[in-house]
Amino acid sequence: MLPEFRSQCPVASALDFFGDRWTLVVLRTILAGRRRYSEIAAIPEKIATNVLADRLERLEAYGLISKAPYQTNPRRYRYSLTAKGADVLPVLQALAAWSAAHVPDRWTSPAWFVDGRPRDFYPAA
Amino acid sequence: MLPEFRSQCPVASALDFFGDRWTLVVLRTILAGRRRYSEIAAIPEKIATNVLADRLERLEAYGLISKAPYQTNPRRYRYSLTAKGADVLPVLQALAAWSAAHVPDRWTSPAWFVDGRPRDFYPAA
DNA sequence: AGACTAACTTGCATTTTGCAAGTCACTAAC
DNA sequence: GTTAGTGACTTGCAAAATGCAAGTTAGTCT
Repeated sequence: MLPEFRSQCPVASALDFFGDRWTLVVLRTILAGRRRYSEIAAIPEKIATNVLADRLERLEAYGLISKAPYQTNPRRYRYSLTAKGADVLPVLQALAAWSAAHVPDRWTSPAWFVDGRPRDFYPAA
Repeated sequence: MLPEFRSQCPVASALDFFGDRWTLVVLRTILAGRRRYSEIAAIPEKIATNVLADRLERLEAYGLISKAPYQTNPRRYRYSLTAKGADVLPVLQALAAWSAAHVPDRWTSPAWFVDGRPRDFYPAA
């Protein structure tokens, strides 16, 4: 499943996936190692739970993350990045670098984030 | 003038500037050399004119673009990138690279875009 | 039985977006 | 010298997305 594309421009098309206030924040959070719904819901940015549920559903539908049950009774899930999702890392790094250069008083990115490569963030297929 | 920040995370903060469907599309368009309102309004993605006017106003308020009159009677404007706006180039390149790798049938990015550096896109200060 | 937790869903108000049309200041054509 | 056109917007209104609080379901813990 794919979004509706406004054009075939690769920049605009990527924004048809990520062009909203929350999708990349959720991806950043999973990349940072939070895998359970409640852990993701607890981010400092205070995402509304209906928005989080919607973004997780869309990210899974688009193939950027996958969801696996980690227990039964009751069934609970763990989210993780696919290769397609981990490949968003350079976008996140570029965003963070821009903020570091142009927005005062931001948190310093950890080395694992700055120097990381997509392959480091998804389990070997 | 700055947006309201949801947190001090550099990724989330960049998205407080760019996290919507249109801001980066407008920036891409100006970077590609379209400088007048009507030229920007004519992009294939069909941006609504109220949204375009709003994004230009915000981008100027945030210091990413500047607006200079290029004629009087009637007064008309030319938009161009500031250093802060041109520094968004790596974000656009990362988005385009992601699409090239993961979305079928996108347009191929021109070499000036793929190999460009921010300094190439704003008039020497 | 009663309290708690994880993972969501529902309802409703506010905000943002999309779409069409209108405005204002000129310029050029008939 | 009315009519048509262009550039840069603004306005009005419907539709979609977001924010906030509360509710639900299926369990576990004491």
